[in-house]
Formats: sequence, C-alpha cells, structure tokens
Amino acid sequence: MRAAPTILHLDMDAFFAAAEQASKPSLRGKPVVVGGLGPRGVVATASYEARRFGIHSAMPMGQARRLAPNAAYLVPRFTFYRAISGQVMELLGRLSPLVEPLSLDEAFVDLEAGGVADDSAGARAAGERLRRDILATTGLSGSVGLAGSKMLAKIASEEAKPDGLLLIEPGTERELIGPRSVRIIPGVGPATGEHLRRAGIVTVDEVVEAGQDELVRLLGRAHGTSLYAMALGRDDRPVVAERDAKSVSVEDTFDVDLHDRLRIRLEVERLAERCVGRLRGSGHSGRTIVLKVRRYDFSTLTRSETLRGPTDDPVVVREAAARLLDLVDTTGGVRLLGVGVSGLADYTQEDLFAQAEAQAGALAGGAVGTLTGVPAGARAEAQAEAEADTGARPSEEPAAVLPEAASRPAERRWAPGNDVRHTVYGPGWVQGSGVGRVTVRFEEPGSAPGRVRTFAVDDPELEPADPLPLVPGGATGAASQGRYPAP
DNA sequence: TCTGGGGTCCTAGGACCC
DNA sequence: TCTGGGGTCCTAGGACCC
Repeated sequence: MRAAPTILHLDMDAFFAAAEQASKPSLRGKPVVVGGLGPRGVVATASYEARRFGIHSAMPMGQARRLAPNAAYLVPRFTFYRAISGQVMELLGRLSPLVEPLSLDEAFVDLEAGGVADDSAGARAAGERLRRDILATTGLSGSVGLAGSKMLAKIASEEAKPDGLLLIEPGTERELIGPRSVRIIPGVGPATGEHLRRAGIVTVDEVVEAGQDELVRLLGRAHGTSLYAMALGRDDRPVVAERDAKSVSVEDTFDVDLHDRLRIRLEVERLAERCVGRLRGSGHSGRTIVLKVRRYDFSTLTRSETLRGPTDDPVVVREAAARLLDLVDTTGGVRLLGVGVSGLADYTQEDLFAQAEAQAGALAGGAVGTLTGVPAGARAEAQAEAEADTGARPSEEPAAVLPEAASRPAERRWAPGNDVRHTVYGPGWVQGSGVGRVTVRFEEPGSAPGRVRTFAVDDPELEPADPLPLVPGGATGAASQGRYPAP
C-alpha cells in the first residue's frame, strides 16, 4: 500500500457491447447482447440498456432472450475488439512502462513508475486525461480507479462505472470498504462468499473481526491469509508488465451431446491440432497434455499426461490426447471436449531440431535437414479465430465427408453482427439470416442509422468485409490504416 | 433453449528421494 | 524394527476472473 494513489486500474465499460454500438449507429441507446448464438450460448457482454432487463454476463442466451426478446443479439468479433484493445493499451503505455493487462478491456498501470504522477492531484489529472484520450481515440468510455494498491484501484474502477473515475485517498479505504460485502474483494466469489456467510461473516469489517487464524481455518492457508490482508487494505502486489503464459488450451461445447465414440475421438484429435496451432503461434512448446471432458450431466473431469520433455509436435499431442480419452467413460454423452498443454517452455521444437541439426552439421560438416515452420501453426490459429468470429458451431460439422461448400453453411458466413459490403449499397452488417435470405443494415460508424435490405444468401454482390474504424482520422494503430486487420 | 472459452492459482494425496 | 520428516513432482479437482 503506497502513500499516494498512483496505481491506476482501467476497465472499459461493457466493452464488447459498446464496441458494437459504436460500430452500428442504429444500436446506440438500444439493448445489445454479445455472446454465443447457438443453443448452448451464454452472454459475454450486455450493454447497459440490456442490463436493465436483468441480463448479465454468463447468463444462458435463452434466458436473456426471454428477458429481452427485442434486444440485438450479436456474435463476438474478437479481432475487432483486439484492435480496439491495442489502441487502448497503446495509450496506457504512454503513461508508464509498467502496464499489466488483465484482459482485452482491463489493465493496471503504475503511474509512479511512469513518472506521470506522485500525488493525488497528479494521479487524478492523469486518469481524467486518459479517459478523454480513450474516448477520442476509440469512441468508447472506460472507467478509472486510482488507489495505493491494486485491490483498491480495482474496487474503485468498479465503483466508478459506468463512464467515471474514482480515487480512493490512502487512509480512507477502511471506512470505504469496511461496511461493504466481502464479495467486493477480488477473489471472493460465490463459493467463498457462501462459505463465509455460513460462518457469520458477511462484511469486510467482519472479516477483520474474525481474525487471520479463523480465516485460515475456514479457507485454507493461502486464501485465508490473503483475504485477511485485503480486508485490512494491505496489498503490496506490484504491477507486473510481462507475465509468461503458463498454459494453452482450446475447448468446444457441442450443440448436441456427442455419443459416438469415433466422433468423440475425431473431435479430440481436431482440438489437439488446434491447440498445437495456438501453442506454436505463441512460440511455445509444452510438457503436460490435458484432456477435458464435460459429460451430459455437466460433471467435468480432466486427465493429464506429462511427457519426458516439451513438445510442439501435433502428432505427439494428438496421440497423447487420444490415450487420455481411452481413460474416460463417455457413456451417456459428452457436451464439451477440450485439449490443453501446460508446463510451457519458451522454445519451440523447431529450435531444438535446429540446434541438433546445427550441432550435427558442425560435427559432420554436412547437410542440414528440412525444418518444419511455424506458419502452419499460425494459420491454424487464424483459422480457429475466423471460425470463432463467425460463430462456428462445432456440431454443425458432423461429417468429414461433406463437400467443402456444404461444410461451411450460410449461417456461419452471415452470422448476426458480422460486417459485409454490397457492391451497390456499400458497407453494412448482418442483422439476421435464415431460409436462404440474409438481412443487412447499411450503416457505418460515422453514418446516421441506416436502412435494412434483404438478399439471397448467395447474392454475388454481397460479401463479408473487415470492420471499419470507429473514429475516422485521428485514430492510431490499425485504424489509421483505414481498416482493422482481417480476421 | 440450463449453464462459453480462455486463463490463473490453490489444495491434497501419492510417489519418490534423501 | 507398527511407522520420520521434508522437498519435489505429478495428477485431479475446484474456485475464481474476464
């Protein structure tokens, strides 16, 4: 806990939904829900208008639709959000070299390390300037928390939402958080909250009264001691700029439970290859392969295997995943499969080969073998993302025998929310599709709300397009080049 | 229309070693 | 020889976060 409130926490307001509203003028001021549109989808982000209907993150989509049948329901466009996030992180980087991103829309910044503030007035000025810069650059609002520790800065930004700034003056934190629910402390979720409630502990002050020994008894060593410290406002965790990845994983929930053992194996193998694509794309290899299975009744289990050394070989990972699947009873059906790799090493298999080859070459003075390259992995990652962006639903590809065109159904290309361009009407976005038709609203970030037209899904004048920048001109990064990178 | 996907950290038991 | 004591690794599960 430092004496001046120079730790800043930024949290973008309803980020995915706000980005969609900024991108689609007709949705401004309207309830917007971003999330999975399949039968088992959940809400990723609800706009503040949608929250008034009781919709919130992680709620099943079906429930959201019952609460707000007339809201706009859109698939997430991660490439677009990543581009905006990059602009925001760039602005944070101007404040300090110590920026710790927590997700696409959230980060800590150490203002003191950046030399931009060493007291309350300076910190507040920097926070307010940052909010103005974010709005000017991206068209979106973010809320800022300022305090003497990470925990309090995060609590402050949460209290400031939406579109606000809150500074917690060091020395005032106990009176601020003391009467509040323990649930405001990051790390105290539903289970811990209920556990504490049963022990008669509901407020932060009651955590302090209980004392450290009692908390350790209730919650275990690590959780108990850290919660007690947090409740007292003690938190000396530094802002850390670079944190090494510890694992890489991919998983798919299927629209309908899988029963066929061969199909299940096929999906596990595909997941293993996608996982390796991401692993290689990040420049890693790993030692431990993890298979995750969620059964029809939502019970979830994992099986893992640690290899003698790290690998990024798709064959090795695929075969390990298949061995792990052999250990799992799938009778009754499977709703989710996942494959992950942990125990990451910083080097890739290619490097190991290259080293071995170089050594062999040096010894023999001879030829060097062919090396496999990273691009295959990078391509696989881009492909996986393209599928995620267009709302791919794994269970819609049941048969490898289907012809190419049939395996890429129209509803994927024309998923609600995706950008398109028509040769006559220009840029727009998919409002909906079905029975061979696709409905497009023709508007763009700077335009007035646009009109809707309907086309045949195979209309040659209509094609998928890249997102347009939210702010013309003055924008930085990807947007200054007139468009965001293709998904 | 009942429950996503990608992560992190912690615990606990057993194996194994000194 | 009725039972040590740590440390580390592996596995499985669970809580939590966005």
